[in-house]
Amino acid sequence: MNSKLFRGSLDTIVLKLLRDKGKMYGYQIAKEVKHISEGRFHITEGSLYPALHKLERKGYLDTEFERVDNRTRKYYRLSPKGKTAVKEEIKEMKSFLTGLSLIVNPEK
Amino acid sequence: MNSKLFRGSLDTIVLKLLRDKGKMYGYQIAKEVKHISEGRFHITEGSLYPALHKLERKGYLDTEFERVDNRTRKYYRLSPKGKTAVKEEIKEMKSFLTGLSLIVNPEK
DNA sequence: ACTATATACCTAAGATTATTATGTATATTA
DNA sequence: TAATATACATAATAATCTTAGGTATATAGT
Repeated sequence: MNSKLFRGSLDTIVLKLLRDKGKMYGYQIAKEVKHISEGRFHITEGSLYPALHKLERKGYLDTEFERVDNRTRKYYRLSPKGKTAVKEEIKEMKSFLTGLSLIVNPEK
Repeated sequence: MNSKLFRGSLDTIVLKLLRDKGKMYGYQIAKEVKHISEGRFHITEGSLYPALHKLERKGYLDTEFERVDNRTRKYYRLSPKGKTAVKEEIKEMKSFLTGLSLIVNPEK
């Protein structure tokens, strides 16, 4: 990623996107994150693919391969375990956002 | 810290607090972060002190020792270099917060 | 007197995770 | 034909946090 601040948020972002979109492949996730964040976040392949593999190993993601235009896509979707986990992760991220806001934008 | 999300934000938080408060010592920083974040963030000593030493080494912080109640406090304050850096870091953090919000709380 | 908690600093081993660079392969556009 | 986009992947390195431990004083409770 572009910013050191990003460290630690990647998993949650991936899980959240997959919850919203149903299924996605890696390359698509990177593009989508850049788009949704309005150009702020640029996920590099070197962080994305290992993160996806880790989430798959942990049993949070199920996968299926699909061939489109002679290129292989590896689609990811949330497993039941991943669906449970994503709820907690999003809750944590919202709390994290609130905490950071309190520090960066202290009221008055 | 309590949450993996915190990874990467510690430096910026420390610099921001020092900009607001003028000078602070380590223990005080940990308490203050917990207080301002309304209990969300618990900085552990094992992450805080190395981070302070790193920022000092980088020339962002100046230090002075003070003895209070027979205990030594090491006070930190922003150096001129640190004052320059903190502006950029806060700008980055606000952009980061905006980006994360767009992902976690997509409009409609 | 003893114990726990709070204050106040510190370091070290290990784990986690991002960065940077590299590799393979196909399709499209200039 | 060369560059860019699509699409996957891994490996060495660096950065940074976690966990655990260490030292020391003051205070409050039993």
